[in-house]
Amino acid sequence: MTDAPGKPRTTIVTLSRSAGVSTSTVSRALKGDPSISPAMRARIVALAAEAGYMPNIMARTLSSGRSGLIGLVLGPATNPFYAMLLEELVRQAAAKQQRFMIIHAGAGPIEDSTAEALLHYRVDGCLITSADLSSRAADVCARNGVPVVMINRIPREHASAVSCDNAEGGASLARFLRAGGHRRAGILHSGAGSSNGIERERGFTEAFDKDGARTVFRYDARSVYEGGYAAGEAIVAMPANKRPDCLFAVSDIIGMGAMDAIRAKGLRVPEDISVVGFDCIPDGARPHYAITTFRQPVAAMVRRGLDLLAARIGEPKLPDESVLLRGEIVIRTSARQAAGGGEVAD
Amino acid sequence: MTDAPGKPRTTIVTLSRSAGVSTSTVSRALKGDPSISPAMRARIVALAAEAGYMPNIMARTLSSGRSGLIGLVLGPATNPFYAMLLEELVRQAAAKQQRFMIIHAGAGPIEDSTAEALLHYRVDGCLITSADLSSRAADVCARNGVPVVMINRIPREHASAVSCDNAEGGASLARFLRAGGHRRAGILHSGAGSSNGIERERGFTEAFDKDGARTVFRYDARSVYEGGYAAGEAIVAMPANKRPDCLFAVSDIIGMGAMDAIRAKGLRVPEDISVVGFDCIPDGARPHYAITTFRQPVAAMVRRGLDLLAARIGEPKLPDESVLLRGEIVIRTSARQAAGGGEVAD
DNA sequence: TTGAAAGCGGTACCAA
DNA sequence: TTGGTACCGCTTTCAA
Repeated sequence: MTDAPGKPRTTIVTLSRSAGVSTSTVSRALKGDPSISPAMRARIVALAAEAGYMPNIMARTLSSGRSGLIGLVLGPATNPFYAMLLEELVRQAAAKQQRFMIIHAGAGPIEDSTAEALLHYRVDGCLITSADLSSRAADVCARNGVPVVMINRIPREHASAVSCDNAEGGASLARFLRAGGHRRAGILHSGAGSSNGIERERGFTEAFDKDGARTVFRYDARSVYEGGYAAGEAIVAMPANKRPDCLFAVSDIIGMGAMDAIRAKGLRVPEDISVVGFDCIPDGARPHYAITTFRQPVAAMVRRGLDLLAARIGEPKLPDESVLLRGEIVIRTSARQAAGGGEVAD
Repeated sequence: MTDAPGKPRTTIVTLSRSAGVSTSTVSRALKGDPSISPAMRARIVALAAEAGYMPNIMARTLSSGRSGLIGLVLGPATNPFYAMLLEELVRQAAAKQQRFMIIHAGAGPIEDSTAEALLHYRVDGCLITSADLSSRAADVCARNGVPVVMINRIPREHASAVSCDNAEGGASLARFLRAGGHRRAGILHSGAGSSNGIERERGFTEAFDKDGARTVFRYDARSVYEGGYAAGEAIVAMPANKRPDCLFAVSDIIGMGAMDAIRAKGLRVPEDISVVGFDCIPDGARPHYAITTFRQPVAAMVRRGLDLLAARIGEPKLPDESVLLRGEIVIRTSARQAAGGGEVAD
């Protein structure tokens, strides 16, 4: 209502006075303490609503120790997968009245002073989705007893984690390619620093390399489009009889780069080389790519991650837990499939 | 050092005791108050460092009213432009010891309770980058005297704004197309709700529609790839003699969709139809697209936005200000250019 | 069922 | 130059 510059905010004291009760009573009534009589509660709640009362979280945090703030370390947002994750994270957290303080977004490392902001603001916990295995933020949290949950990462000490079953995803894709008659795989990975990439490749290789089928090429595409593009160029430059007949990109963005390079150099996808990716980012669904991929259950991963974090915040000494969620293969047209296309396992 | 569960955090009281001085002195020393003797300051600073003291922002906020937190409303992160903005924002803010509380990320509207979190957490100010003209967050801020700066948006009442000179960008692109001999423009816009799109189109039209050259087609592509794709299909379906000979997409993402559709239907870009976009997102630089576009000076926009917000926080009654930054045309190969390619104005 | 009062960790004004 | 102290707004015993 009031708009004057010196508008006195409604506080718990204001309320207690206009209700003629103590601040304790107001505090209890507002949080639904059972020891408050229904009549009293109703009266106070009504008053609060009418006055447009909003509790000062800072004050609450100071006395209760709980801020409702969660620190967020986000990987490179320019990879659409992280953008999806971010949107889902913010949406679900808001629904639970939780907010993120964003600590980092991007590929680079985190400044020390940034990681320490986690402590300054007394975040209740921290969510880490960056693929980098090491993390200043994780260290700071560990040293200070701040619960950590990692999404899309294998766990570290002092952290729970939820991710998609990356190895099984890689294996699914491998089985699909083998069923399509492919025998010579190329793997576009993302380096030794990415736990996901490593798992995906492991699962893939275990399922692909048998009965004479094998991996004939590996390339570190650093999880960026340009890396995939360079890999594609390298492959086209190989003698035709040495080239892989299919490519497993550990993330869609890499696979898309490879597809563009292969086509730009005059080879066809999937006729000459099949390409499969991982993540199921929206861009991969475009007709131009239509990349066969493995969908991570992002919404479920976020839900589980938030739950895990909440549990850990409520009961700090719960044992670390790591959960693997099953994803699903998404078949499009970037890879040849067996005639009939029916026998896709999984 | 200590790691025990019951570790007593170092507070200003702890410090004052071990230094044998009052808490006021410690507080002053730590913030560089000139009335503290250098010797005393040095002693206290050393003590603080040794003890690993970190001030509790919540407490500071409670008494000083300043949280160092900035509310952030981000547009759809799945548009790479917003992803770029996010990364730049977080990087620059961290360098100034400012943190973002993320209020929203995505295309949808904001929940009331979410917007009110801004008040609960006593954010010092709010940064809005969503393209939507209306915004619950802006309303809440306006009603409560929270300074607002909009980046990539035209201003509203009670808000400063910084954006790229969208009209001039549109005009640049128009001049470029006209110099390349184009006479019939198609405009892929983003609807009446996007202030940027409107400005870009206005600038474009003013510079393009003269000497018989004119706009022959308009399509609402809603700022998404799919919208651009649909527009492209519609264009290809037109009789050849009615089709535009060039397309101005008010954002790259739209233009990319259009290019894919046009090519998928058998027409060539730029031979049959030229396409230009806006934003200069990384994806547009890929060889497959190589879209001619207009680069927004993102880093400068962010710097200016943060400065503006800081100023407004320090002096709440400063008049609203809106700043326009000049961008630059980025010529690639998605549009035919004049023979020689030299006379590109601007 | 309700109230009084002691913090939570700083800041800043007033004295000394 | 330093200390004393009253808050900031809310939570939470402890009593009544």
